[in-house]
Amino acid sequence: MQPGDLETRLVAAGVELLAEAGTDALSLREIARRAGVSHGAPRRYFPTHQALLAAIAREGYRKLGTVVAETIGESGAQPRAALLALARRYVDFARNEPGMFALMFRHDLLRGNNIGLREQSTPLFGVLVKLLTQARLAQPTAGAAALWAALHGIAQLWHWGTLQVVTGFDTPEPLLVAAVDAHLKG
Amino acid sequence: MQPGDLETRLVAAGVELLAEAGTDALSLREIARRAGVSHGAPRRYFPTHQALLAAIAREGYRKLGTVVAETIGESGAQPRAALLALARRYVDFARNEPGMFALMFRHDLLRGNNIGLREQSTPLFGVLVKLLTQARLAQPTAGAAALWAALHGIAQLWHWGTLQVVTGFDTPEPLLVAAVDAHLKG
DNA sequence: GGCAAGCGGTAGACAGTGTCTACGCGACGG
DNA sequence: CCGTCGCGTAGACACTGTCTACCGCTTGCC
Repeated sequence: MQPGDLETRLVAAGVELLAEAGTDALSLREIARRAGVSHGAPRRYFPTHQALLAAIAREGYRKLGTVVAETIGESGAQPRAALLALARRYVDFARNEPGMFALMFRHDLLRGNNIGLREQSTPLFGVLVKLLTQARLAQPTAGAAALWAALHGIAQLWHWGTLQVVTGFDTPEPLLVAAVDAHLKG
Repeated sequence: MQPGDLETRLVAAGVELLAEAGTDALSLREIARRAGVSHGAPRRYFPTHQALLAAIAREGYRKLGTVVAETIGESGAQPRAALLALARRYVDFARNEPGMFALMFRHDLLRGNNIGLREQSTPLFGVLVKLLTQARLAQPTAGAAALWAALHGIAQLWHWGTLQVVTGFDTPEPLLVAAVDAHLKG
């Protein structure tokens, strides 16, 4: 048996498989095969297939969280520049890890609190609120939520190709600028 | 055999089933059972399960299109009022038909052009562009795309409960106002 | 009128899935 | 030495999507 307990090995195998073959390939049995165990083994650690998927998605939230933290660290205190950098990273994440991005926002995983959604997303949201407060926004909470939703919507619709189709643009940059500037002027 | 050819009956059965039991229940065989035919019958009209799902999703786009058209008809020529009405309808659609909303934006259905995405979404987008042009926006195309993405993001994240968790709000209204006003001032 | 052809649906097979259950092996404590 | 128990195996079950062979019924044609 290889190093590491099976629980973490299963999640790691899932992340690998997700990156290589996409969401559809993430069957319970295939993950188990990747980890070198029988199809019944995951049940010891994850009561259901969805629970395993949720654990894999949680890994994505962790990664996105560190990306955000890095971005905030790199970019200066200028709210606009920081927000734009953040927006680009968000869209890049969706593009570079499409499978993970799709998995992270599957509604059926979010119901119940399979993922510690509150724990995972609150700090990210806090960063936005802080930046908008620095920009002296009247209602930073509503603004931050709206901006987050806007960035998420751009990432998702761009990822699907919808926005390319309707706008004819070949980069999401103008949309990011429009979204950030719009919310900063609110 | 009941009225209507099997193709439309299958789609109708799918829409029903989707509303009653959600996305997961939309198996090929269950839809066929609902329509009163054997599991092999759908194959005559839809080469694959995904094709049938895409046809069902297309029905959702049609419905959303008519809702948008109605909203524009009802509300006056005031861009802000019209946009807010539109935003509320969009979020309401996501809340009232969660299964359909989830199906419509499943990325695996969007790849390839299973759904006539361009045909379905371009008119909706055109409405937004027109309203923003009326509001004398500098770059109506980018603004309309960003606003659409924002509304979609709010509808989706609200639907999942994410925004309730981080903001503590119990209605998406402040977010809609923030999004619309922000993009109007751009 | 008889008959071939083909449309539209049935039925069974096949590999694969998630979940459940019974079993087994190996280490560890008494 | 033996029981216990954690951890993984292996098989069964119902169900899925796809493929293929079949079959009845209508339709067109000579």
